[in-house]
Amino acid sequence: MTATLRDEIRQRKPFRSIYEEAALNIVRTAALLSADFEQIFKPYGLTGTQYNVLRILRGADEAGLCRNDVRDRLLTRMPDATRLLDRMEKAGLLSRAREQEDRRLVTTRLTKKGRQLVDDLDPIVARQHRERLGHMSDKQLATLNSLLTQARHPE
Amino acid sequence: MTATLRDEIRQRKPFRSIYEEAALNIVRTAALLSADFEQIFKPYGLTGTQYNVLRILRGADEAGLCRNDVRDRLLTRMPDATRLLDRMEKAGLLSRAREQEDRRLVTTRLTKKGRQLVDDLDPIVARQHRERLGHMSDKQLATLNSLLTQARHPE
DNA sequence: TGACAGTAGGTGTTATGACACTTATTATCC
DNA sequence: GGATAATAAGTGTCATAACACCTACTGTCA
Repeated sequence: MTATLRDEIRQRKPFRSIYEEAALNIVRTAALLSADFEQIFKPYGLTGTQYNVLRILRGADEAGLCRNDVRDRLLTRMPDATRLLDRMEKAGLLSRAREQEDRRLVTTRLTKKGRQLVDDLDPIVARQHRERLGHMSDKQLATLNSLLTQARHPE
Repeated sequence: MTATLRDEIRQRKPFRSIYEEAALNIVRTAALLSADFEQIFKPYGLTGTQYNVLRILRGADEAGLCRNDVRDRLLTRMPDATRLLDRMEKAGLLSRAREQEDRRLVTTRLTKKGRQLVDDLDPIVARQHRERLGHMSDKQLATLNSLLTQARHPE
């Protein structure tokens, strides 16, 4: 057995390219952050996606949003937005109403309970963000944000 | 209605802090990268997680790994590693064997077919990484990697 | 004005993930 | 050396996600 092969077995070569290293780094970091937030939301019976829906609908306020608008604003692809909203409606967090002008549309709005919940979560979420990333300087975070934005927009 | 409130409704304030901006940026970028790879793996009947298992087991080579070791090396938390491996075993990608010395352990190894598949995917995966992040310089990617690593390790 | 495409929403079914619990085997400690 | 804890794996069950398909409504244009 050659030394090279032995090394290959003992410690698997972690990255093949700096691109791959970056991609894995991004995904791993996101997984860590997401897992933290899932834990935070669990006591409130929310998943991370559901919390995002609350945030999105709060942003739309009284005007509300139709299903596809909610879906398209989510961070992750969500092909089954209907039943996601079904569950949240059942939990009393949002209401849905068929539009009269265009009867294809169903507008979704936060209920008072939903609004209250997302408001209540604000300080908890903010604290978690600070705890997770507060050890980094503003300059570092700005650089990180700039690089990530660039990563998402190849031109 | 005050101007502030109107703005609030029209365009939801995207970030409350630079921490939050960074966190959302990371998660959003990861979602984009992951979705791309899911698409790449789909024609091969693989999910992203399954591909990661293939990579992990290739790294372990003949020695193989027990279930918990595989699980702990995955990028995302995976509480149901047994059935994940079940499916891959059924697909002929890996084999499992109860150890004789410690009969609690079941060692998992790639089959020839599994090894072949992950090897075949190497150039495709590498190309995808280049296409996604090739517009960024080595220096930028190195900075990004450094910042992400730092983000994951608060001290 | 009536066929037809396009759009919004929803449903049925299967696969996967999450969570609590169980079994089998080994290590520990009196 | 035997009770007990610890470790590894697996199972039962329910919730969620993914995918293809269906229905209702609107706009367009011959």
